[in-house]
Amino acid sequence: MAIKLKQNSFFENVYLIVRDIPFGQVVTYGQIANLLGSPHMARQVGWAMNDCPLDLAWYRVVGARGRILTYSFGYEKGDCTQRYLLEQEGVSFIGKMVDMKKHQISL
DNA sequence: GACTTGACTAGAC
DNA sequence: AGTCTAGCCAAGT
Repeated sequence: MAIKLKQNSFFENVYLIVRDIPFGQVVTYGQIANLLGSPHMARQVGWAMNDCPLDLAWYRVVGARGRILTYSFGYEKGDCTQRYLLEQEGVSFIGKMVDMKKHQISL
């Protein structure tokens, strides 16, 4: 995915990337961080998602192994909502985790 | 400018 | 397969 990184804060760049996630695909925080230039900023990515706009496909962003992390954040509907939305897009799950083999975006 | 806060991650147990 | 730990870095106070 070709993304134009602006001079904005990391948050803005994160949002740009998340917006570019295609239908039925998922991406890890680490991948986003990598696209931003450093593989160690996964945390900041997650933090950015904390303030994610509603138009963002935040549910397409999952943990390193496709694990749902929203529950840690105390999301009330949390993992249930995210999993439901992903399943609506045809994303298959293995236990509590997304089937990364099929749905993770290759860089 | 130092200190705290995370929707993270990889590795160890 | 689940839990714990240390390392990492931008933003907010």
